[in-house]
Amino acid sequence: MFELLIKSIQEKVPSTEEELHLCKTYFTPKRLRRKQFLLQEGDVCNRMAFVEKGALYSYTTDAKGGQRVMQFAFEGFWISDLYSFFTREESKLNIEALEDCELLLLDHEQHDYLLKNVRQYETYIRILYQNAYVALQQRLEVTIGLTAEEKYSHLVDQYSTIVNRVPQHLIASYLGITPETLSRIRKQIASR
Amino acid sequence: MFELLIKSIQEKVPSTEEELHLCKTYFTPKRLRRKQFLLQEGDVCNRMAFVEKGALYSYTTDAKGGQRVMQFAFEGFWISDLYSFFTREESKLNIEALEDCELLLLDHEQHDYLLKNVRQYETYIRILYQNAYVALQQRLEVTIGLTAEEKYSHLVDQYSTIVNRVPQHLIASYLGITPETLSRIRKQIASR
DNA sequence: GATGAATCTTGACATATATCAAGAAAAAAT
DNA sequence: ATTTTTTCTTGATATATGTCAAGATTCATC
Repeated sequence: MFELLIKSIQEKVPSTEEELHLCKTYFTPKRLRRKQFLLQEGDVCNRMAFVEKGALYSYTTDAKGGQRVMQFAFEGFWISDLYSFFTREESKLNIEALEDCELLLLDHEQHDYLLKNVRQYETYIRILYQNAYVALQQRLEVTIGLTAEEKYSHLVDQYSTIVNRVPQHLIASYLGITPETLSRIRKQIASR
Repeated sequence: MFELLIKSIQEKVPSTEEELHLCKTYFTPKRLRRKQFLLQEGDVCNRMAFVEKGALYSYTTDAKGGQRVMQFAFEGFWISDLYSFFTREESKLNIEALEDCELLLLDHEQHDYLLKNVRQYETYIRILYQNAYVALQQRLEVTIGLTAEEKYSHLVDQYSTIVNRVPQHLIASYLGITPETLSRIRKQIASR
């Protein structure tokens, strides 16, 4: 149950077996069925989730009731609404399971405790943010700079997991285009 | 020269006068004239810059030679190409002074040293990333989710500093629209 | 394996935004 | 102050992408 988390920590902050073993005590395992929610808009996000198995995605709902996909998370990734998690304000995000999931949850209190008392945890989190920030910056570049087709090609090249495991209309939303446009782009690419 | 930096640290990580005073020894002050570069694409980004005075912006250059503005930085902000800074790969970003600047530079070695040896510095950086990540996520929401006019209005509401101190064509690029479109939007807003 | 739900495709048409071009206005440099 | 450079505006036109609607597939569940 903790294999991937331990691997993720080990990669970033070399630690002893004991230390790694200890960290287990702070996390709560949780199973989630496809279509179940980890977070619903209006609630305060009180935890971060590490994905041991399965897939989830987060999205906002716009004025006309449409989804705007913000993030996908697969095995080995974290997902949460960090804005709500830190500010303690109501979240505007929904986090929903795309597939049946096995998660490890860390709640706000435990996160704070670990930050204060376990130096390695703070280092781990710092590196996590560092990577997340850089990845988000690249996504922004792609989103602003490329045409719909280029965005999709980039996704296929760089994040084939997403393309393989996620329904097309959610990919379209993630790229900021309509499902119809994505369908046409795929047709065009296929015909070459 | 160090007022804003010390304020920024103090806000996030309460420290004694001595500790704060000590941190000065790691930074190198640098002046930059309007239009001068802090970083040019092709170089490896070897430092992070804290802005004590003035304004800078970072941008990429696309295939047709057009600028794509990624970030603006004013007094109290940090600017760098974190991707290049961490990976030690060549940067695709340019960082240019919009106004004459007074900067405090921290190079890669010193950053590493401080992370390892000064717990408070790691905490400061962690909080910095945390905030930067959340801000970037919000920018992405705005960029994907809103029309050109809504994006501009949001900028006027939330980041009036940018609107006041930055030429319009750079704002357009930052929003991912053309200068012509921005000009028309402003005209329309003004006529109401 | 049948039934209903979710997802994807395709066409016709609408629209927001881009592009190109040229002149006006403002700002910087001499 | 004058000149040069940069920035902003406006019009005409082009284009990528969105919207609406309907049928075709595919997938999930009993």
